[in-house]
Amino acid sequence: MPRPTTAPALDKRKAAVLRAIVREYVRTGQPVGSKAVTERNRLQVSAATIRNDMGVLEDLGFIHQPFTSAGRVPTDLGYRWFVDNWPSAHWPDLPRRERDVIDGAFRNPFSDLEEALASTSQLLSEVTDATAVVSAPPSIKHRLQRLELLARSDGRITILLIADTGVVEQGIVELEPSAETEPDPDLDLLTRELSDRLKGVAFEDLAMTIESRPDGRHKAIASAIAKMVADRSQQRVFRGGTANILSPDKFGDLATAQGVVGAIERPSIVSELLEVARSAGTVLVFIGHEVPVEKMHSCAVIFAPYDLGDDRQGTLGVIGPTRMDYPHTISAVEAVARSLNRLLDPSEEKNG
Amino acid sequence: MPRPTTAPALDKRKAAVLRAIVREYVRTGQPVGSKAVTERNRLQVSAATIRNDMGVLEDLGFIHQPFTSAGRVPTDLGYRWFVDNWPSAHWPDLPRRERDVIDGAFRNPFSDLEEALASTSQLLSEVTDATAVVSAPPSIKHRLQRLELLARSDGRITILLIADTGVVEQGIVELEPSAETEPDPDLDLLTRELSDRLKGVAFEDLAMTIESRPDGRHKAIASAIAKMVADRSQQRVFRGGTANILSPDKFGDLATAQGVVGAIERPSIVSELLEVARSAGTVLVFIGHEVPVEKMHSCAVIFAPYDLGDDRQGTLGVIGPTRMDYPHTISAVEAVARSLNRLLDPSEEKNG
DNA sequence: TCTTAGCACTCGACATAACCGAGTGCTAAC
DNA sequence: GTTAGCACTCGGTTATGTCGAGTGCTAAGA
Repeated sequence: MPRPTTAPALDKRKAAVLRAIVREYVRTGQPVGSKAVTERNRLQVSAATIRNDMGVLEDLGFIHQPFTSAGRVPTDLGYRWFVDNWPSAHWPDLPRRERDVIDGAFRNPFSDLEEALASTSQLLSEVTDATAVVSAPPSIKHRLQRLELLARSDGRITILLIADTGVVEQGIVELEPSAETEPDPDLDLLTRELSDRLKGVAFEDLAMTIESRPDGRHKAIASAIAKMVADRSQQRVFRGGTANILSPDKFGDLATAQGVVGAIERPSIVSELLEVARSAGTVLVFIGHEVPVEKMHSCAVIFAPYDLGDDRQGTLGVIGPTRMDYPHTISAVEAVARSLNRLLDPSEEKNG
Repeated sequence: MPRPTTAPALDKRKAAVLRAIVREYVRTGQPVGSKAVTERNRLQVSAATIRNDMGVLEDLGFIHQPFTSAGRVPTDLGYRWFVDNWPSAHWPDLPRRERDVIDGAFRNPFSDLEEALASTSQLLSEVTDATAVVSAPPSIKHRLQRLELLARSDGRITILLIADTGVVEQGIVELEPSAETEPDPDLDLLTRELSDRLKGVAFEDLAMTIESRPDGRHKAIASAIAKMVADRSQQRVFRGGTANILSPDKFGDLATAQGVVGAIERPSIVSELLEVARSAGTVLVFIGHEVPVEKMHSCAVIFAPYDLGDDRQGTLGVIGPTRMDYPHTISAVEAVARSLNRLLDPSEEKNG
């Protein structure tokens, strides 16, 4: 649903001109002249009239002239207007072929969450021809299905936290050995006790719950789990289609491309970006300077949250140049988010 | 250890000239002229003599002239000679700072193999300023420490294979329910039985071992595990420093860079490449057209295997432009492989 | 036979100039 | 408010010239 625009309203023809410029520039990558606008859009006015309108649009900051007497190029604000003032209530439907690709990708079941998210990032990058990122919800939100304590060859203990989603986190703890036998029956007992007692507790609450038993082993395990959870509080990020952003028709210049790829590579940066979108709760579009990452000021990012149910959310989205087919890309991101939702959140199945 | 060169032997001065050209070209990126060779290397001969030598080196295919009367640039064969005929018995020591970085990175323990390998790829890319790849050994080689069967909300069963390294694989199997109670006591029993019986068995041999019991549940689990193992027979690949390859002083041209990044992104391609190196069992250098990947013919790759003990190996390495500081990069790859070895293979600790 | 100085030659890099044409803003008429 | 006409601007392209690094060749020297 388009948000109300904050920019001054445009009369009908100026709006049409601006839309035409955006469409044409996205298509060709060349500055758009007044003649091109009149030709490709049956506005029944002459090029001179369009020129007057374009002058006004430039004053308003929607378009920009790279140099005197070149055509016009949309500014970030121009794209923003284009997106916010999309005329119909819905983004366009995806072409049949892409729909099929998406449906096909989600047809066969995944054996675990990681595999599903990695595939999704791949899929999304292919459909949008941009770079895709998908975040897994921070594992601390998951609920324990089983806890395992495993003896390591170095005498220490591996802790496995297994979630209902199949997510597994591991850590290491040092426990004074209670017996020299192998396998250690006490360890099995402890595993069983903790596993039973903690079933259904969210990872982030495990340490607190364990600590209610005051003996040394419980204390040690609690503090090890607390540390694990602190380490994993960040979202895990999956990337797909990094090479897409290097197409010669995207960023002409290698330095910009390097900056963008470098930023996408840093999990902390992407994770932060995705987190903003998650909390927004709806599809979110940042254009150019709106992107809260310095190196990505020549990019547009389109993110949408998805739901795993049980208060766990993640985000997925794409990163591309500001010169992007927004309607199509937004539709694609929404469609993939919806499909992923259906796959992962069984509680939503009824309203499919 | 340098391999014997297959190319014709060079007399002492021509060898020095070729080395000088390689060094100089790697440093500056500009074609190297006869004067530059005489100036920067106190060969006590004039530029004209060098020119004669360069003519011979060109006839032999070691160097190449981009155009009439430009300087010379090493060919793939030239780099190959340079690497194969490294004069001393050992590659150079790494500078103090880099040694410290590597040692520091491996100082604190990792909680699991994935984390260790991901960090290693990051580290390697930083030290070499190239793109690094690290493969995990295919999980089918791991030995089972514990097997878990977990009831899913949809009625099916999640199978978890937990290895001694902390590697966890999961799959899904459909079992006819033996009881409606929750938790299913039979499932716990089955878990316990399989876990005990299969401890220490390699993943790839699990299905066969289970099948010796002929009842329906065992059969179903065996075939599910067989399928899991088949799906995971490929190595898992970790990448680091993809953006490094986009530095303007590496590949000038965006299309080449895109091809390389696109190839690095495909796990199957990288995995295959790494597999070649693994089976070689030593540090391996492919230069330019030697790289068995079409899109990487303008790259050099340097790989080295590492060992997890118990017949499990992986590979790590870097991918960069053929114009690369080979001695330094080879040293770095070897050093990181050695450090990773020490970290992961306890059986090697004694000969540290 | 190998090395060297000298020299004419080649060709990319760079600068300059001319031209073309798409696209503009302005003005005056409709 | 719209339009036709027109002078003007400026990047892209092409043509031309100059510069200089680097070459190969030749003839003399060791």
